[in-house]
Amino acid sequence: MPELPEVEVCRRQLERWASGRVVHAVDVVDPAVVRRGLSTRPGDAVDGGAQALTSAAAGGVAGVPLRHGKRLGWQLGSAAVLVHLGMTGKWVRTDRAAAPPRFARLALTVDDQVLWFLDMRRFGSVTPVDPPLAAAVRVGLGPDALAEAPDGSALQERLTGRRPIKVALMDQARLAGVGNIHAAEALWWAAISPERRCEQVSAPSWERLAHELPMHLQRTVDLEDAEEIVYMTEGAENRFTVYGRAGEPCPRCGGSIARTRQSGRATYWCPGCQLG
DNA sequence: CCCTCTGTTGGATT
DNA sequence: CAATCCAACAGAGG
Repeated sequence: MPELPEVEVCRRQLERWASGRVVHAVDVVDPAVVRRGLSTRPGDAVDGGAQALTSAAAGGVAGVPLRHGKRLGWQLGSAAVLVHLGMTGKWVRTDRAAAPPRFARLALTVDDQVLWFLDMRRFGSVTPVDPPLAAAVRVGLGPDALAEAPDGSALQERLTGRRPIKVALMDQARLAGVGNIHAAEALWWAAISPERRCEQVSAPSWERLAHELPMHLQRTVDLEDAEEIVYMTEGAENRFTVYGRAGEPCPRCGGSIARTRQSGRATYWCPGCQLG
């Protein structure tokens, strides 16, 4: 599900719902959600993590959640945690009388509401970390692709070598927050081929990408913050320009959108006009 | 009904 | 270094 824009919208929701309020109760519905590091594997659950989190967080005040890339950092009472949504993670809010939603992994009771962390596929995680949270949230990650967007030459310095530019864009250690969908979308806006090797990308192309990427991310945040996020798997209409549109005409040049594969992920692009 | 394929995540392994 | 595999699960398609 989530890339930088979705995680930012999630962050804002959690802030509105809980920041500055007491977390009356913590219920770790699925103990495997409390992970070592940011492992995507339920088997890497922290031994006794559920208990430790519950006792540290329950009765304490929720802080303002931080975001860096696709990662959230949140102070809950005396517990500092990183939250990663994985592929299908999301937070929803119900009233206190509601039954646990499907795929509930964690529940926070805040005043008259319950905040549920749902995660069908269980790649998502909650990871206890040592403070300060502001440092922990960025460990191992490059600059945030929106809040710290590099300019053209900085981008060129960060994304180097013979790797295809799309693969490099998704390398969270070089630039944090860009995933499969928005890498494809930003490259379309910048008219750069996803297969172009970083070392072959021209300075003007880097400039275009440095401009279009944060622009596109911000536009998506604005769009998604204004409405209820609905994911494609839930029957929503495809709002993307190239993603998921193989065979459809390119809105810029009329060519046919291609679907190829890079590092095991589907890449959508227009061979007709993504020539940079 | 069953099997196969796909997938908005990241990591370890080859 | 780069491609592949894997984690867990639902939904779609043959």
